[in-house]
Amino acid sequence: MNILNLKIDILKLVAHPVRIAILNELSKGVKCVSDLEEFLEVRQSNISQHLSALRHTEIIDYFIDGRLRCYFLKSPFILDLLEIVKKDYPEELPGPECCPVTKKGTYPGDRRK
Amino acid sequence: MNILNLKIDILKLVAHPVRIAILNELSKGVKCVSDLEEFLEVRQSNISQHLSALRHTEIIDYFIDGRLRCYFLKSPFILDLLEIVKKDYPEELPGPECCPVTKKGTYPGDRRK
DNA sequence: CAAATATATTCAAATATTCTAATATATAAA
DNA sequence: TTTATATATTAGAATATTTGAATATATTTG
Repeated sequence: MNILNLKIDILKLVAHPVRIAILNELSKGVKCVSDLEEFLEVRQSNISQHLSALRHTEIIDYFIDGRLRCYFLKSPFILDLLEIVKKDYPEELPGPECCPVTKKGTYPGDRRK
Repeated sequence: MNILNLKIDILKLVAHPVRIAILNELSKGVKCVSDLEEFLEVRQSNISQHLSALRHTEIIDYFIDGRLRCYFLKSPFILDLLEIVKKDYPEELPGPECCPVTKKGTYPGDRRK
C-alpha cells in the first residue's frame, strides 16, 4: 500500500464521531478502555471494535498493566489532523471572480473553442 | 449540524481516492469537468456524482462558462488537510515508555487498586 | 481454584457508500 | 432547427461499514 492510500485509510477511520473522540482523548495522554467507556455513550464491545481498527492502521498502540489495556497515540499525522479539525475557519477561500447570481464566469483553460 | 460533525462529514468525503484527486487538482486552480475527466480513470457520471457530494458539503463551488462548469475550491480547511496529507511523517510519536516485547507498563490514571 | 473484572472477538442485521448504466438537461455549432 | 458536446441525475446492484448481542480470554482477588 502506498502512502496516499494509507493516509486515505486513516482519514476514513478518523471520520467517525466515536473514533475521533477516542483519538482526541488519547491526544491528552494514556487512557485505558474503562477511561474511554466513562465518557463515550456506546457499548464496551463497540469501543473495543473501534480500538481494534485504530490499532490495525497503526494509529494507536497499547501496553498492559494488570488487566488494563493502556492505549496511546502513535501517529504524528493524527495530531496535526486533530489540530485542524479543532481550528476555526471563519472565511471562505477568495476564489475566482464570478457573478454570484448568474454564476457566469470565464474558464481559464484552453478547452474553450 | 454542529461544527465537529460538519468536519467529520468533510473528512469522510476527502477519504476517497477520486475525491482527494479532484480536490488536489482544484487546489491548483479552476478546472472544468472535462479537465478532470482527462486524468481520472473513472466515468463521467461518477465524477459528477463526486462533484455533487463535494458541492453539497460546500467544499467546492462552480461558475459556468458556456457549456463548461468551472469548479473551484471554497473551503480553507481542505487546503490545510491536503497539506498534511502530502506531508511526510517519518517518525512515530515518542509515546510512554513501555517494554516493546512484553508490552508491559504502568497505567498513569487512578483506576488501579 | 472460583468468581469478578477488563477487554476482545465473532456473527449477523441494519445501514451507508460506491459504481455502472441509462437517461436527462443545457448550451453551442452546423 | 437538428446535432453534438458538456455535464447532471436517477435507479439499482454490489460492497463496505456500523452496531448490538453473545461469548471468549486473560488477569486478579478471595
